[in-house]
Amino acid sequence: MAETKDDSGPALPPAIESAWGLRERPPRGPRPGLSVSGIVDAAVRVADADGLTAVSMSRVAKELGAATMALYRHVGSKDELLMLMVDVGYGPSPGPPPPQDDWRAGLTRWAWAEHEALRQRSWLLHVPITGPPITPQQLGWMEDGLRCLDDTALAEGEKMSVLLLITGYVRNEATLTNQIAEGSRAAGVEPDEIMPAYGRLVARLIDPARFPALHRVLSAGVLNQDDDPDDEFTFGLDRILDGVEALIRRRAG
Amino acid sequence: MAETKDDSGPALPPAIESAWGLRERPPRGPRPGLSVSGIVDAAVRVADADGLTAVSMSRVAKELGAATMALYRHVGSKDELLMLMVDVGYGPSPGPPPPQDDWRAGLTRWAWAEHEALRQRSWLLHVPITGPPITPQQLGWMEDGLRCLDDTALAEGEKMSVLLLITGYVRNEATLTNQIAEGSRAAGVEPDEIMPAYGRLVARLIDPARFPALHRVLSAGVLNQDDDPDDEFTFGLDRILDGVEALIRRRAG
DNA sequence: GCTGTTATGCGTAGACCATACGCAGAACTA
DNA sequence: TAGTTCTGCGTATGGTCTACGCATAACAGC
Repeated sequence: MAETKDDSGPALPPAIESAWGLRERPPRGPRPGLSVSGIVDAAVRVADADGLTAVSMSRVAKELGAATMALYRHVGSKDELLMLMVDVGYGPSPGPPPPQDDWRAGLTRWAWAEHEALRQRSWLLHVPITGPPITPQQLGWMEDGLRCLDDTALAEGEKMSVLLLITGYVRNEATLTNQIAEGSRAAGVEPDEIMPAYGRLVARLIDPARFPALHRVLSAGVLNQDDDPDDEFTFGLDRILDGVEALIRRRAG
Repeated sequence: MAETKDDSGPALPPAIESAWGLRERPPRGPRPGLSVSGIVDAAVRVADADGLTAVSMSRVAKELGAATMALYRHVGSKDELLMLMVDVGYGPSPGPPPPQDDWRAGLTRWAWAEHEALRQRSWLLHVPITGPPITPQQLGWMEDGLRCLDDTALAEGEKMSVLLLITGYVRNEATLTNQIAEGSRAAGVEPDEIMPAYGRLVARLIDPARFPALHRVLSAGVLNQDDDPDDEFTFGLDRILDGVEALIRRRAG
């Protein structure tokens, strides 16, 4: 039963508990100069400035004017710090859907909100995900997404599956877009030149007889035209929502 | 134009060229005791046995009875080795669709083939992707996927978008499934107990007044029933294909 | 005010990691 | 046989995370 709140659940790391506001400072001992949220904010500042690879324990400590090992009093491991970074990195959830929105408008808004969060903080895409979300804001996002489906006839499990489908799509699309941006920066090429260059490379490598369909795509100049990345995002999202719509219609009828 | 094969394209790393069979051994110098494919195979053996984190240059060298730095004569960097590992890790593409299959049956088969490859080699999910595919077998997978859409009225660019949509979905779904498996192994819990445990944890954390929709999902016991992961995979795939079908119908009509 | 308890900050050190650089020797060409 | 070129690898550098233990600061009870 979900109602029974027993204290003896799976162990939650202390740093995560403090993110939920469940931890009060013990009366004994020196006043902490560092705090979990201060450490996480510093780590986010480093990631914003120099990317996720720059986030090392020593670098974060330097940002705070503290010693490397001081951080380990507050976070159990680097992975724990990363999990908390993701929580504040996504920022607050977009809020429940406006009452006049139907499920489709609501989920579209929700997907675009995540899209925007990932665009602003592309390092979020590089954090290896180790498990289902357990931090406050992450669950807030999930809540807001579920609410969009409140008025549909989907089963609860189906609502969750639909959300996973969409959030997975948003994440994947953002990853691909980001790879192009990072690739062009690494190669020192203009961003709108990298896909054409990729197309030329593949055209040079493949034998048209063995790769006819791929050759046809390249010949059509698919990779040459630099269309708006937002159009690509909208395309996939609409396909998925079309599929969801078919299901909702079936369940309603 | 995709037809023009000019030699002066973007620089391809030597190890990738040898994967395409474009490199012959220079006549001078001692006979190489190591080869690119031998190194990649050894790295794949290590990853199969002990996971991707165990793949270090020294570990791979030990596997071959060679010195660490010997590898760098054949691969330019660890990232390059990883890219080649992915190429052989996926294995050969599933082949063109049987003639009697329509596009939907073909893409379903294609998606399941990738699903199966990722299930057998879950370390593939942990390799950070740095760019679009340029290795032989990767492009073979793309070719086979494109062929499934040969008989549809989709534009070439739309075919590619559909493929990216599906492969992204397969990857995402495999990642989630794999997280459960790895999480349960790390926590020493039975795999079918980890989602219920997660459900109890979230139920303990959230306030039903602030998270009503999420609370409803938990109360419905969505996380308690351990349904077949394949059903979850089929659910999302069918939603996406339903959406693609709607588009194909529109283009055909 | 004094003492004991407890939590904090942090210094040291260990075990890894990728990889830049340069040298010894092998195998070919002329 | 001399010269060239490529392979293998030893050394060394600078980075990573983090286990462990010590000094110190702040409170609780007397």
